[in-house]
Amino acid sequence: MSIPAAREKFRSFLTQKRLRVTNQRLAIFDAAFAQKHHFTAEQLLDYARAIDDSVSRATVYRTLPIMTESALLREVDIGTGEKFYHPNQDGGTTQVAQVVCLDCDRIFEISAPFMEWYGNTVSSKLGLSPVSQRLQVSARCDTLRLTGTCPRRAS
Amino acid sequence: MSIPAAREKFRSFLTQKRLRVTNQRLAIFDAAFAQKHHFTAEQLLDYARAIDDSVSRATVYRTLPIMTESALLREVDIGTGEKFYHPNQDGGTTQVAQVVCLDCDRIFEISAPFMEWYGNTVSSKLGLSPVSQRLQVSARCDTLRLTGTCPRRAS
DNA sequence: CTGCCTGCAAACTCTTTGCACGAAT
DNA sequence: ATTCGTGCAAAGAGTTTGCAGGCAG
Repeated sequence: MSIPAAREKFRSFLTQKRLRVTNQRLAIFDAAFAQKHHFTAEQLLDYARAIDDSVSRATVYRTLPIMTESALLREVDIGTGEKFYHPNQDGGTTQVAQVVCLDCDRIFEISAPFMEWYGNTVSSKLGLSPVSQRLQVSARCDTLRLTGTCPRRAS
Repeated sequence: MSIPAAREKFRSFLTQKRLRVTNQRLAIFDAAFAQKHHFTAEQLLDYARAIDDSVSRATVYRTLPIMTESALLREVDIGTGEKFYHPNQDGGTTQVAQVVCLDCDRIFEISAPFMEWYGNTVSSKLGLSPVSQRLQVSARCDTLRLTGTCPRRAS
């Protein structure tokens, strides 16, 4: 999905839920969709303020749930206390795993189609119906270990 | 592993690391291993105080990392802000997934041997070596939905 | 105009830490 | 006797919330 299309989806979602289309919400949307990598709420605040300096921390925190509910953003919790977010470029139905590099702190998203099957299998044994599933792999950089430099550091 | 055996393992671990065997640490161990289900740090504080009321919150938080490092306890982060803990009855090398029931808030641990294979496959494509992996399924109770009562509520 | 939305700052939750006292070795 | 462990309370990080004023519909 292109950024303009996503932006339109955001506006529709707001209207449909009887939420107001404010400059702050649009600035936060634009800031989020300008990012190549995962970002935190605090980083998003900085990015959004560069677009509209009236954006406050509270509004970022109030807007993030709206964007995750509408499947425009994906929330990633890697167990470090703070949550990360990432624009959800595809439809949002794809099952993905997160690979977190403990050396460069980057988060890679990898397709993991078997997760859905697994969630169904395991849940049904317990008499449950799966709602969502998360697979996260923590890993270390081979190149960094061998040569002392992480090739992805720059990018 | 039986509880007395685990208790002995805990004492050995402390001695070996030149850490002191205190009443508070033993009370926290006993409190943890008396639990059938997952518990939080705050709950563990209550349970430990029932055994030795001199146990403080700080000591619980300082003892939990010792017990997870020694593989006596497993830490489970389901992304709700607080961490859960569970006695690690087996050796600790088994790959397990967590199934979290959103209705009764219970956490079930299910063997997921393919996780290790998956972690290796996916990491190597990125030039990384896996350190650990987590698979978590969030689900809702079928019986609760159909009959209005969760059969696991009581247990 | 009405009522949702906002910024600000304070509150909140969970966890960590500095300090002086106390207990294990 | 040392030195590490402890309780207490304060600090810290990340996030949420109450309030009075502001702007979208």
